[in-house]
Amino acid sequence: MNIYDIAAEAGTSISTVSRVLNNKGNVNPKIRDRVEAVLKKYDYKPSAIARGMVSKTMKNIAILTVDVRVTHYARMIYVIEQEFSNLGYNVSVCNTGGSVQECDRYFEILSEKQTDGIVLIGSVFNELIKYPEITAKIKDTPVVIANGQVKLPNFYSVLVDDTKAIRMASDYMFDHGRMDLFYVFDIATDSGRAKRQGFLEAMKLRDVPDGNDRVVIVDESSLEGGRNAAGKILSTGMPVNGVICGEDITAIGLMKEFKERGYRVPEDIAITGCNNSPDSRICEPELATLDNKPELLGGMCASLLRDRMEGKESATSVAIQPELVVRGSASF
Amino acid sequence: MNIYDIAAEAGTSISTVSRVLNNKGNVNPKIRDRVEAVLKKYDYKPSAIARGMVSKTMKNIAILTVDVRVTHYARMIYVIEQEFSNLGYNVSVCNTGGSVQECDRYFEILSEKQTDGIVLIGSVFNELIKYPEITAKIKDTPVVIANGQVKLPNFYSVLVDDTKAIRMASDYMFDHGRMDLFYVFDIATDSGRAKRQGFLEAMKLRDVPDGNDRVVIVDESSLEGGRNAAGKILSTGMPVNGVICGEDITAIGLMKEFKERGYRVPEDIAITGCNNSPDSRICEPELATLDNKPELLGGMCASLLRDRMEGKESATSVAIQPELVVRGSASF
DNA sequence: TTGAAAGCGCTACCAG
DNA sequence: CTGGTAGCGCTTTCAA
Repeated sequence: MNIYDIAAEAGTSISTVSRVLNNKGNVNPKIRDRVEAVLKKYDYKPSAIARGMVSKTMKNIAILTVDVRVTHYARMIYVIEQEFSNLGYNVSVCNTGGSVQECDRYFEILSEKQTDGIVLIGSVFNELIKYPEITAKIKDTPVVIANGQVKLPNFYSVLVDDTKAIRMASDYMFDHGRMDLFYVFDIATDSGRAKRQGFLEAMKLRDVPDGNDRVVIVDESSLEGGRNAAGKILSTGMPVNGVICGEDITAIGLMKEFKERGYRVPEDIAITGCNNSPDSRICEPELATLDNKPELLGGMCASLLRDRMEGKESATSVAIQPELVVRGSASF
Repeated sequence: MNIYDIAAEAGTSISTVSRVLNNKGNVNPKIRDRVEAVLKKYDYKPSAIARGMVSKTMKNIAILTVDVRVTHYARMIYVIEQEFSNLGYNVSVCNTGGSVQECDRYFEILSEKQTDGIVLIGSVFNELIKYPEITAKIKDTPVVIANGQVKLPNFYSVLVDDTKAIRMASDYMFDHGRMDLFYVFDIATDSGRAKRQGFLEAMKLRDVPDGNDRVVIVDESSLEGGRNAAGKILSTGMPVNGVICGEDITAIGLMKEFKERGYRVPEDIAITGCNNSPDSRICEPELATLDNKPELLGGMCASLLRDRMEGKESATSVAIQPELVVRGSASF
């Protein structure tokens, strides 16, 4: 069943059928009714592919992320999907696992399919700037990076002020008399480095001399990574009464380890995480954390992408201000 | 840059270019080299839309789920996406929020786009059987339901034996002397009802007369729902030393509430959840839970869908056997 | 082994 | 207001 069949049965031309289909141009009410009757009779739906052939768009966008199972990403994906779905788009999700090769593979397919827009979630994608032959594949597609930045003409950003976030958390600790702080650096992305930077700035502002010595590095943001971090902190032998982690899950692992070793949280050691994840409500005590507003971030990415897809000019880069959510693990 | 441009520059016809593009049919090596050089020169990529116009497929599948932010669903989505991405497909994710109208909207778009296959995640989609006018829209598309079943010619299933799962958990409790059990019914889906059924069967097998009175109902699977459940259980006035919940998060909320009310877990009250979610490792004590193997489920859905898309005959319905994971909240 | 030509199903333009 | 027609960029016959 195609537009020719409909036209034939309605005794008119495909042009007219196309007009009633798209509500475009004037059509004699009589004929319109006749066409609509046939349309309904066969429950006819025009082929989006054929339409795409002409219009050069299939009304599809894609989201690339390291892993959709990470709730923080899923929260952004959800918002973006809802927004675009309301506009009649489909949203495909691509898990790159953080691999540039995978990213390349996806870009290739997406460009062949004339995907209308791309959202990259996470600052891992910043490294794309080093691979011009990869980004070239989507040079005609508007791209928005959530909390990342790539200086290319078709790339736009919505940034999160991670540095300020951790500075806030550090200041909060200081203001409440927690002078012996540690920072757990658990994700080696630009975002992770920005967070560390916030910690170091706060240390400097308070004239703490050994800021760098108070950063411990673990190579996974996970419960286990957090446990390791606790061990590393204690083994420095330096005093500690407050720890700030780059991710909630690390903070939770760290808290578990400290508790098992007999420390009280927050009395002996106050802890804050980052992301305001559902996890932070599950652990005990509940985790103080930085809310970096993934829904807002996702929503802004969607708006920005939509603007660029419509050719509208708009801010090429906006910034989200995180908020500290005080809970049991750092309530004084 | 289209196939005509390539043909012109290579001094041959589009037919020949098409042949080298698809490695189909014989091509004079000389000409092939010439064409490939031009292909490379312009980094030419054929239009998937034009191709789809002829082949009637865009190599796209769709996953419909209530909400991608639910980790249990995201775990399946991940596996399915990886599997199909390796086959050159794109996977679009659709959040229906459990609404049939939304489902209808998605089906409409998906059918217009000639989506090659659909995966429905969750037994909420079972109710589609009541809406033949909606399912009619995708009657030519193979559909696989993860843990659900709709008796239509193009619908296939991978089932999880939820009843057995909860029966196992109940038996485990009984075997360890926990005779005063409660079940928390926290999701009103077929899956939820199957779980309750497992509890009732176990009660009957042990000749517990008041099985039904030992089911408490809450209307959300959430921390708050779990807290409410604890209250409801206590207010029955019946003895209790073991509780089984339909979802981990409910079990966690329930455990928190019991602990705050002075009960020890598992000494006074043992608790098990369902899903083996990451959450179950975060709470304290860690939660005993039923692993219903979402990755395996997702993988089987992907295989089944692939088989049906290739027209292969295969089991129309297979079942996954959950496993009980014993942890602190129910270790004796 | 090659190339001309006929679609695939639609939109958009233009003449009537 | 209507309908014929020229594409959109490819794949696939079918002759040559």
